[in-house]
Amino acid sequence: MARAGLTTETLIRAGAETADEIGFERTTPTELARRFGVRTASLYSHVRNAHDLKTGIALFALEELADRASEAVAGRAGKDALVAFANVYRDYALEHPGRFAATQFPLDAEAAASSAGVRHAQMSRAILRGYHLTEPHQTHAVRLLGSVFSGFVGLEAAGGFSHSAPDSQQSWTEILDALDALLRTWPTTS
Amino acid sequence: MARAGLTTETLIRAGAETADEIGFERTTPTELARRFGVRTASLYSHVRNAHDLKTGIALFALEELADRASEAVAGRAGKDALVAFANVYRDYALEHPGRFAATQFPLDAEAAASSAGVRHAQMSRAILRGYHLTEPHQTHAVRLLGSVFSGFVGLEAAGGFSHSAPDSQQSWTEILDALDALLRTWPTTS
DNA sequence: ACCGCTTGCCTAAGCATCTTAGGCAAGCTC
DNA sequence: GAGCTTGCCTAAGATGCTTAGGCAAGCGGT
Repeated sequence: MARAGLTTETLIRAGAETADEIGFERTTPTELARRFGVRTASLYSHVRNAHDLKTGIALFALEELADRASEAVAGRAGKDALVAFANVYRDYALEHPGRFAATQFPLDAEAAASSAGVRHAQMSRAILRGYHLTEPHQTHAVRLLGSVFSGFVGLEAAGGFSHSAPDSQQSWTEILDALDALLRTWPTTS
Repeated sequence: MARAGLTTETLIRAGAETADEIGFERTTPTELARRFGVRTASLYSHVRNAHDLKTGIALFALEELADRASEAVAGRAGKDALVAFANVYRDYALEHPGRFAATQFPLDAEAAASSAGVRHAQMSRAILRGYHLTEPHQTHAVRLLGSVFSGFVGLEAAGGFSHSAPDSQQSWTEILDALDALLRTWPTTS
């Protein structure tokens, strides 16, 4: 019998594609084995268990997303950078719903440390550099941006905006305008 | 053998408590059966299946959350109402992590229609009444509030803010200040 | 070209969970 | 107390996760 050529890497990439097709939730060892024409047990030389597989997909997606964001932000500043950065997140979620769901998979401390999370935080800070916020306000603003992006995209993916006018694209555009205005006049009174 | 007195209602309430204790993910028919000292199959007269059970818990949590929010907002206006409303969400998530996770369970169209989602949207609009936004800006602002609240609380629950200073409470307070300022000067140029 | 070793994928098996079908008796109604 | 409803049961099948151990594919060296 010819071998399938499984590796940890192959499995995780296939897992990312599978997640986009049928959902991250349903991306299981059994499903991947089916797709590779292989017995489920055969995966266990390459992945410790189902949880480990999902963690791997999550780390892969976080890395891929950070790559895209870093490319989009390069050479931009101010609102330009903010919008580009924000759109990377939203487009990624719309284009790769399964991978985006994976980025929200709860990571244990060890996995979180080795994740691209740090890169994401650094990029947020780089964008805010154009708005001249001092600490601790910059940190609060970073957290606001993260909340808005993950919140909007999450609600949009869950269909929260789908059955009402105006369409979500318009809200997205206006919300980015509003965030830009807010960052330029961030209230530092507290 | 004395009967356990199962009903759909009892199961959902117990499910909500179980979710807070061991996580929404692990709140399954088998686990509930264990807690009631009953065979798993016995639940199936009261709940169609595992998915149905989770949907029931989600609807219960959404209703409970709407009740709290509606009580908090009553008699308040402007920033006062905004802060009270926002804190209901955050406190609910911190106090009842499992139920909050349940509120994010993807509902099918039928369940969504019968959910308290409408009440949540109405309350958001009621709060924004104090900020005198016209349509379609009010809708965009409603969506921003939803995004920020669900995003912040979700990230906080996932531990996103836990390993860095300043603590998340400070960010939350300053973000609410910023949102208030933003709503008072919402850019309506686009 | 052959031999031996590594290792990739296999079979076999155990366990947990979800779900359906059909049965018995608890406990209400009369 | 008799009869009926129905709540919970046992039994059984399907599917998924995981471990243990085996066989042979296909690499390295000679």
